[in-house]
Amino acid sequence: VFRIGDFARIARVSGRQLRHYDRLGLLEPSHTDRQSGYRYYRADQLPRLNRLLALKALGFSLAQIGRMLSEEVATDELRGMLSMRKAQVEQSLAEEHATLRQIESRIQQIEEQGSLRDYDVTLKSEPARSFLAARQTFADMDEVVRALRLVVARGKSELRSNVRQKLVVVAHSDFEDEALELELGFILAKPVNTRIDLADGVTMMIRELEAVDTLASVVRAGPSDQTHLAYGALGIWMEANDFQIAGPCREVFLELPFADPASDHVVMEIQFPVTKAA
Amino acid sequence: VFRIGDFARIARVSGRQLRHYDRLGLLEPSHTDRQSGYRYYRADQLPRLNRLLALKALGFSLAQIGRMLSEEVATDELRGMLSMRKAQVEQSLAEEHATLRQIESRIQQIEEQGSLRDYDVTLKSEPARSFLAARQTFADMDEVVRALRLVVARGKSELRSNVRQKLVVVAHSDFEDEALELELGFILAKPVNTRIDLADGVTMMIRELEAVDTLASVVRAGPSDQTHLAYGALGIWMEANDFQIAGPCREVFLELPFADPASDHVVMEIQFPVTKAA
DNA sequence: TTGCTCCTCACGTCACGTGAGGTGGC
DNA sequence: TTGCTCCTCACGTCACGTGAGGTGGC
Repeated sequence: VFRIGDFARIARVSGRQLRHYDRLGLLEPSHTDRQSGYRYYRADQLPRLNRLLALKALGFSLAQIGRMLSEEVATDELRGMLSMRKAQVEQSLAEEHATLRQIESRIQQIEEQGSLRDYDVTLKSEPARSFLAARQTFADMDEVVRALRLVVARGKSELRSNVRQKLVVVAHSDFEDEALELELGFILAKPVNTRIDLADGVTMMIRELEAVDTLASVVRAGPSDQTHLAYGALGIWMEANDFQIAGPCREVFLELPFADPASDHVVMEIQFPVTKAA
Repeated sequence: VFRIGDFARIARVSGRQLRHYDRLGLLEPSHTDRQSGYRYYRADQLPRLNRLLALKALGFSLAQIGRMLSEEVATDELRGMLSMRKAQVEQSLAEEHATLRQIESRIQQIEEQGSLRDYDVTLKSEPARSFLAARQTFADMDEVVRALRLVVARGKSELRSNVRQKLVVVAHSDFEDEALELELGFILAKPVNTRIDLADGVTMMIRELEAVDTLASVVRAGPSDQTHLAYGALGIWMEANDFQIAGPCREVFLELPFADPASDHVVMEIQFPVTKAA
């Protein structure tokens, strides 16, 4: 028989660990002295301890190990627990792989630009929304800005502020196209029957803005004419992390623009639906 | 400005998280109401929050992120932190890979044998030891057992029990060799000047038993004639986990054998120095 | 005024590490 | 008898989740 210290040294664990396993009932000493409380272990308890340590090294929790060590576990249950754990490890392996690539691209960013002063891309998902909007084709950015001002003005006057949530621009044309086909409108807290006639017979009507599972998002605050920098950062990020564009891009204005006529400061979130490239 | 709930929804974090980041000073609300304690955030705080979340996704602790977000970090420090984190992820990636393979081999074990009732291999290291032993060549196992009995008897009579620690057999011949070349002796708590003459002019002398960095170990308790089962388990484990034998095998007796003449029960640890195969 | 949102404690998580303060064993 | 080993609390770790109990805001 060994006292706890010797037993611990043989198995290369701490005494504290052995006391912990004792308290959890995972490995009780073969005998505990009533008076002194000293724990005594026998050498033939090492196989059980080693099984415990082996399962721990596989990443099982002590509670799970408790079940796996007990007499009454069926083979099927054991196999099930191992398979589940296998799936978890495979999952986390894939995630760590992606993390590694992101770290590498950050390091590269620093090498090239001397800092992290760039945009930070996050992945999120969006539920479906009620969307009151009009789809139009524009020849240039000036036209877009004029239309946007009109939408904002009409939205303010015709939608109650608890219904009107966020100004959104959905891009239905690629960036290579000559003409811009955009949808301008408001996300609403709840569907309403309102329609809003803009000039030229263009009408904002309600529709469902689709839910998106995975979208890459960047938030930027600053002058509106530097939006392209954020798009650039998104493009680099997607390439570095093997994502592909999977739907029309959205610009969500987190603050209503044009509030201060003297500045063109905007706070917007640029969202690209994406999928993992094969 | 947003109240905490709206700000949290936009960034897809919990309010609790925002309060936590506030308390840690990582992201303070742009304004906190003195009377009600309500926190108010501005949209242009989102870039900072998103950087925080991006760094968190890379696996940095909040304390590290605190430094990385602060104004006074030099580019070099940032690069250093990223490189360190990269090394950590690479390390854990390799470990998870090994874990995955071990889980797979356990599942296979269950498929083939219907249970885990086998030996559990653990990796450990051994420091150098004082070793009082004699090296001999044997023709068969009966000879070995006779010599071992002699070593045990002499050890008991000539070594004080606080000096004598464990009976060890070191195998200097391969298993394919006809003759067995073994070293039988005791690990000692401290070097002593003792020599012990066994029969036939064979003498136990003190030497240093080398330290081993990585050894694969199995403990078994049971009749001595079933030791080969443990060796089999070790062989399978080494193959499944890409380890190679890197030195002479040791059998460490955790209890002195031959204590009860009516049984041949032994508790021993079988240790193979190993290295990772290329 | 009624919900809704927000507030501040404070416990729980997981597997121990790390003292503090005290006692048994050779 | 003196160290050495062991004992039992009990706090700390890390990033929050999850109530409890109470109050401000539209």
